[in-house]
Amino acid sequence: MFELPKENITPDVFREKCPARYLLNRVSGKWSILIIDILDDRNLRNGELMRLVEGISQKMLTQTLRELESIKLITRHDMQIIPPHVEYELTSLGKSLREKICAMDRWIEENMLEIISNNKNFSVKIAE
Amino acid sequence: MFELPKENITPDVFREKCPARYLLNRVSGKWSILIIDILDDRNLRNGELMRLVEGISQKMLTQTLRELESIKLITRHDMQIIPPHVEYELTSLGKSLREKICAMDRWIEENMLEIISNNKNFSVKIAE
DNA sequence: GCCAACGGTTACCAAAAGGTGCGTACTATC
DNA sequence: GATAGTACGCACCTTTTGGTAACCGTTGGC
Repeated sequence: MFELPKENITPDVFREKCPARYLLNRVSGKWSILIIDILDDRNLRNGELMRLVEGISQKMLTQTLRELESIKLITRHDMQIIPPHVEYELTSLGKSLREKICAMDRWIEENMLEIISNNKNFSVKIAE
Repeated sequence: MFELPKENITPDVFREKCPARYLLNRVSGKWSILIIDILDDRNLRNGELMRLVEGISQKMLTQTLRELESIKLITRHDMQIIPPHVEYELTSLGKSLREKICAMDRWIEENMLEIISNNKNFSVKIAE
């Protein structure tokens, strides 16, 4: 629950109490970025997300999905059958944000080798 | 210190042990995004950054700057004078990444009102 | 009959992130 | 002489984040 200030709702991520800052912190979480990225035009199910996003736990997956749903970036489709079948889908807002997130993720992948080569923080040197 | 796997260094943020995942986690930290965003073409000093990035503590600022320096996104220029004068600057790699990060930040600012309006998670409703 | 799979929830605990206050050394201003 | 500004480092403590294991109810396969 985020308390909106009564004055000053000019969007600005640099202002501590601005909702934009709050949203940035939600979106830029460790798992949020990966989930938004992997949810492209297809819908994905809980189990599929678990397998595609390596390292995520069931707890964090559920928690992140609920959070993204609450800020209207994804929709949860519960088929109401037994055994359960639930699909997650990006909203149009989510798809729009996904473009920006993907641009960042692809940049990191493309520039990964340049960053880690000759870098003392990475222990095994990459072959030239 | 990140242990590089000997095999499989294909860049992929969805793979747990891929350096790309590690880099994504560094870059998408709570404060990293804001610091990269605010450092545009100008150089900024410690005190200026403290004032511009609302809510950051001295400890986190220093820590984040050191981290960004270690992955070659910023450069630290120590003028070696008393009283101290130190400037931080984006590397060309950092400037390139900044474009992607800014796109995300501006998107959040532009869509902030749409997200928070009629949202039960935000307690004071925004006037229409 | 037993187990896996579905999509979770809950409780408990460990690890990581982050805040606070103090100290450093020097200069310039009042 | 006291205070503020410069740019930090360090120790201590709290808060947040995240992992693990157990559990739920149902169905389908062996």
